[in-house]
Amino acid sequence: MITIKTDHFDPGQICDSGQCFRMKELQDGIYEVISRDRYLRLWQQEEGTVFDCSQEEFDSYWSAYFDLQNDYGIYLEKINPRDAYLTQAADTAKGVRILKQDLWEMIVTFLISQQNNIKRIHRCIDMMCETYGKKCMAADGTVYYAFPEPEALAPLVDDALMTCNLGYRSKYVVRTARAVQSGEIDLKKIKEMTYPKAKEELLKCYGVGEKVADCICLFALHDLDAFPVDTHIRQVLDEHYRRGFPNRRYKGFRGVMQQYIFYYELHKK
DNA sequence: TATCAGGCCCTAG
DNA sequence: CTAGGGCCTGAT
Repeated sequence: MITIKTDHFDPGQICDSGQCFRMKELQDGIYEVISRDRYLRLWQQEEGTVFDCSQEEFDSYWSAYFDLQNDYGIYLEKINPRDAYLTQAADTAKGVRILKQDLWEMIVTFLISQQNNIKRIHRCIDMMCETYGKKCMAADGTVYYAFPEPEALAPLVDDALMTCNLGYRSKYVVRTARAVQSGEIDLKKIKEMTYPKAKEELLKCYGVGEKVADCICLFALHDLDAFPVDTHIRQVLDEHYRRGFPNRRYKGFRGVMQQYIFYYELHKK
């Protein structure tokens, strides 16, 4: 168990940010995260955030997962103080970070997310993991399910995942799993690609469009300049950025700003 | 009962 | 290339 003092890091906000659907609050303030076949609990204390894992596992995995080596204070400082909207959004969401999640998990997750609501996305993913994911056990005996590998989904018929409530998105996931298994889509290569190339490659997946591709680039490949535009962001752009989002000013970390805006829109009263 | 949710595919024009 | 209908399901 290790304790880390970090600015601009709030597990609760990350849990509610909609970038990860395998993190949830167990009891008040205690969160669990599953990534690949790993399991972690974490919570905030006065001394800092407690990660219930070894130093080795923290260093080799979770530190990067939560992007803790990155100083978000620098991003926050660069926000134009005359931009009242973004200032307010960032102030509300400043505990959010861009996670570094698994590529395959993000492809499937954001295929499922389209034209869907957060509550159902959670249900879909839970059911899919319980049905097709490997059963695992944490050190304390907690049973959990890993995310299903492409190999587990590729043999299914197009509509098989409707039983997991995916609806018409079932065939998107199954066909993409087949493309990955066959080598038609090479995840290892995509990880090496720069943002534009990776996005272009991801767009070849059946069911992956502009918005989903950008989410994958942002949350798996950690391309912080990716700026997914969904209906909510579209509305904000139309309302507050008629002359366009200040891309120059935020170049290189536009995705961080997108997340602040997204979180704010989801949680403001 | 109708609408729409963190879109995308496909077909017409 | 752009516009618009269709798509699973469930919350409102």
